[in-house]
Amino acid sequence: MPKESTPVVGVTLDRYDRQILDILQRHGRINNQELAERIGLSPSPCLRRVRALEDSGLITGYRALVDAKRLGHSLTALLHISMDRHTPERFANFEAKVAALPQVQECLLITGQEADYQLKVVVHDMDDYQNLLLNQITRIEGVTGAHSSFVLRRVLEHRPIPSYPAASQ
Amino acid sequence: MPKESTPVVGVTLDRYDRQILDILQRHGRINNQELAERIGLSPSPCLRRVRALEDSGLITGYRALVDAKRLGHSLTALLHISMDRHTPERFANFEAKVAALPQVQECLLITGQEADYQLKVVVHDMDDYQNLLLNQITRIEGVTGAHSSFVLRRVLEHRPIPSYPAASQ
DNA sequence: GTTATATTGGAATTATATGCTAAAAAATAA
DNA sequence: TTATTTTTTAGCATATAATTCCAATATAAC
Repeated sequence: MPKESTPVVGVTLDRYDRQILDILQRHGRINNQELAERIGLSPSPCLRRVRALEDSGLITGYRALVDAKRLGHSLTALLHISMDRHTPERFANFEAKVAALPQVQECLLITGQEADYQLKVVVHDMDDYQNLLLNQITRIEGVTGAHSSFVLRRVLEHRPIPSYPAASQ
Repeated sequence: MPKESTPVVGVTLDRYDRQILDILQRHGRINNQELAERIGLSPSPCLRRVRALEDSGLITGYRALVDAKRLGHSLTALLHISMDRHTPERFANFEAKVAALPQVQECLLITGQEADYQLKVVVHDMDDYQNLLLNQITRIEGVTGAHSSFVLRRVLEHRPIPSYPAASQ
């Protein structure tokens, strides 16, 4: 039935697989029976496909999303970090230190003259932020600069990655 | 048994609830029996607590994580957008246009002189990025500037939000 | 068109989720 | 501290779902 199947880095996906990816990215805890129903397959092949997607590494995990504000983390900030030297040791050390901070939601190594890393952090309030910044992050060896932006509103977040190869317009 | 229970914006969490949040943020598809086992409760009260956390809005959903690169999206960029005027209409229109673009993973309204929004986008390659930027995003009414950073490496991503009130050091 | 290969659907089995109730624990009041 | 009330739990019964197996079907190769 599925005619259109596209090979993607070793894995071949047909429309069933793509539907599974689309649905699981929005409803990660949907049960297999309903998933099967939605994509138009019976439960057994549907489950087999989900397992195959997991085993292939295309699905890397599942996460519950929680309301940070209701957990007392009212402030989200983007932190742009500059390093003095771009050596593997500097980077490895910084990354290890940052990984030990539970407030850090995300750490990206990025291009740009402005910064080497962008961190996304959640804290209770500005006092906690100041503490994190001054007592933890700027004390990491090699950090020469830090610029903060604060998140005023989360317009879009946790959106699904398109399961089809991006159309070039 | 749980002595330490903290009221957080209307919800009171004890150590069981916190454990549930911690585990589900890492293993969103764990089954209730194993979850119950891990937190040291029998399945029925465990499930009741999960449902309560969902109903209270503290757990806002579940997501499967997928490997963007293996889906053909090799390039991730951070896009900083400046607007000409800061009117509700401008913002609402921009946000609606951006929400219609599947490449946009995240859109945050932020502070800072540099930009009003930060977008996180995934695309197949630089050609697609150029196309997205020039033909879609910069054409949205009110957009006066766009600065791009590219993600070289994802050091940390999708980390759990701490379930305990942030310790002020 | 025929053969080989892969995938499906459905039944049987196993495992899990869910609702209920008595018992235990915790909180409150005396 | 003790009695009383309230809340929460554990365990059982039942409903629902996951998983395995295999014959039937579809797809691909020849």
